[in-house]
Amino acid sequence: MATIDDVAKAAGVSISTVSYALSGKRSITTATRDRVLEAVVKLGYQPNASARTLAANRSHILAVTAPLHRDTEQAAHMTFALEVTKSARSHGYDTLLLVDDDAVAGMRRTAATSLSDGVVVLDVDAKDERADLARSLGHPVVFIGIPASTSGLMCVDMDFEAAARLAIDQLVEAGHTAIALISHEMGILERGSNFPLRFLDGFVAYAEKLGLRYVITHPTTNRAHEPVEDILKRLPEVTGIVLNTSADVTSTFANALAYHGRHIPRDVSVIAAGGTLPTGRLPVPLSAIPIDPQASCWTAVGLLVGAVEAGTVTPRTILIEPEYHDYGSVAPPPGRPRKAA
Amino acid sequence: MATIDDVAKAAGVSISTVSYALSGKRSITTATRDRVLEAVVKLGYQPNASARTLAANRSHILAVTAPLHRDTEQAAHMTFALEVTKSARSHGYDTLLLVDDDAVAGMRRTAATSLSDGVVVLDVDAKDERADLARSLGHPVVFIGIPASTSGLMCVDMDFEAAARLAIDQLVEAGHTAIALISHEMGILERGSNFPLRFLDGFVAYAEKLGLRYVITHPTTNRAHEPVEDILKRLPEVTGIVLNTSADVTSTFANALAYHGRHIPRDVSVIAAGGTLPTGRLPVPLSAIPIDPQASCWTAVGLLVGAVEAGTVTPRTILIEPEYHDYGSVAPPPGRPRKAA
DNA sequence: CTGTTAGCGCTTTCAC
DNA sequence: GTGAAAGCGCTAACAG
Repeated sequence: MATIDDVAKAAGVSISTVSYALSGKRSITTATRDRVLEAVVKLGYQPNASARTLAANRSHILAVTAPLHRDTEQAAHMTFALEVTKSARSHGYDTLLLVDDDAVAGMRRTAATSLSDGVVVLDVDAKDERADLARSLGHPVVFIGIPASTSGLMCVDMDFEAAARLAIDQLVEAGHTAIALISHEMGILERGSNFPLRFLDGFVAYAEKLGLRYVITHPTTNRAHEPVEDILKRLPEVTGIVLNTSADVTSTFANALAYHGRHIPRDVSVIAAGGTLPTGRLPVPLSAIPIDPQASCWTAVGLLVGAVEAGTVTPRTILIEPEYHDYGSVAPPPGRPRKAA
Repeated sequence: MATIDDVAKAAGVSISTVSYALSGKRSITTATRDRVLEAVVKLGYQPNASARTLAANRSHILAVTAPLHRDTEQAAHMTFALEVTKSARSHGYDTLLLVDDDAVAGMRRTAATSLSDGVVVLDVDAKDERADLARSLGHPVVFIGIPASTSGLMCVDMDFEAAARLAIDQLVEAGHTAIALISHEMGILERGSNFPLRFLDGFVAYAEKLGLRYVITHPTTNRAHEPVEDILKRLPEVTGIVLNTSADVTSTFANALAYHGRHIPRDVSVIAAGGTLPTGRLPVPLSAIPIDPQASCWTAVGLLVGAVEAGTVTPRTILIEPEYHDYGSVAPPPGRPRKAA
């Protein structure tokens, strides 16, 4: 491989001139810059990464830590890792993948050895041990997701309370006053990520405030049949249902309703909120307020790169505004005329 | 961060002694080594990655290039990236993820800048531009999958011909003589990966050799209904079906058969071969000859690390032996007694 | 505007 | 068995 010395020699200048011609960190006459660039092209010069890192004390590498439990919703995780990587590249950074048992150890390792300039934390849960680690690392870290305590941390996530309100607003605007929420399994609320809880709280608070009749149900299996039954028993006049639940329950939901002779959106209006499942392509498409991996990842990486390049992290939590996507599963309740356009 | 100088000072030795005490590349008295290690622990010393890389000319980083078309079977890709990363860690290497349009450019970049010591190529298709690139890079590269020309390359993949033979053997042993293969869409055979073709060739050759009655069908949609219909029309007496097709077709297959009143394994025996879908957990479990990402990835990474550390690549193609997993979807044909144990 | 040079923190000869 | 010192290939003062 050609080195900066070769280029300097070929262009008849000093190595610092080459360095500056390439970095643009000080002005160079067009004539010499052109000679340098010509030599660079001719020799196919690419600066050695480790030499550059050692001298500049910046690796241009971000570590991405993702436990990636083999079982859980893999496609979603893939999307996040992908978006983080694409976004990092757009800032001139590469991404190292830390998985499994190395998710935590690797965070420490890449920070301590200066392998990474910063860390992106994926698949965050409430009592995530990476939160305390991040606080003690003295290394820029950004969380995509919200751990129990965000103090001292940079975090990015969807605004789940706002998503719950937005879902209710859509149903209320269409004329619904008896609504239900299918939440996650109880076990998940207790030990897992905290976004189901944030959604739930937002839902209850807003439904109370609007004086709606509502019920909440927590599935105990992977299928929608039992929560649907529960809802119909406890609130028979229900006409609007919000899903903030697993991909499995969401994708079996339309069938479960049909089993009870209710059709979407003729009898029941439905909104899937706070999930990543592409509900627009289900056999019965469901209008949705989806988590937007792209928005979260690009925001998070922007924050992280900013902190890296400023040399200082400013702790803060950014909540991404939810957006409603209409796929036709919301309509006025039966017996009511469709609202005039 | 503590440097090797700090450690040397704290232990009262020279920095080369520290270096050797840690690498074990020359003998040290137990006494001094202990003092060094004590200092290392006390200071929490971790060697700076870029300094080490620059001096040793080895980054201990492998690049993983994966186009990761957002749509295609993401879960499968995730698994491969995961296994490559875990395997790399077990050899002391980290993995950089190169996706999207950076899949090719990044390969060139990480090689030219010595950011990576080697490259793992995922999601290989027949006329993969990364094959020629690999040959011109002068950098160790391993392919997981087989490009059109493997000359000069290191490649690892499942032995799809053998998988086809194994599938037929299982059916024949159970007593089936009229069999069918659901292959991939024609378009995929023409432009995509070449493993469907290898499977197809293996199937035809072996079925001919054994003198079986057989038909081959290529779906044109995401669902199994049409290929099933096609098979039943062209070979009504069929009792054994091999699936080497998309996850969508595979997972709708049992339903499609049931629609024609045929049940697995009572009326038809089925083997899913050369896929990654966990067919053991389908509503109707299907016996399978699955692609084993773990086997492929660990073999490939082993090969690559070997080449990196030997400083020389030995081109060769390793085909992973297929394995049959019985999930109960194969039985004797109707009217025949079950074979005695 | 350009050149000289002192590091960055290691690994690895080369001496002893 | 240990130490001294020469790089590895850059970046970024510091001098002109």
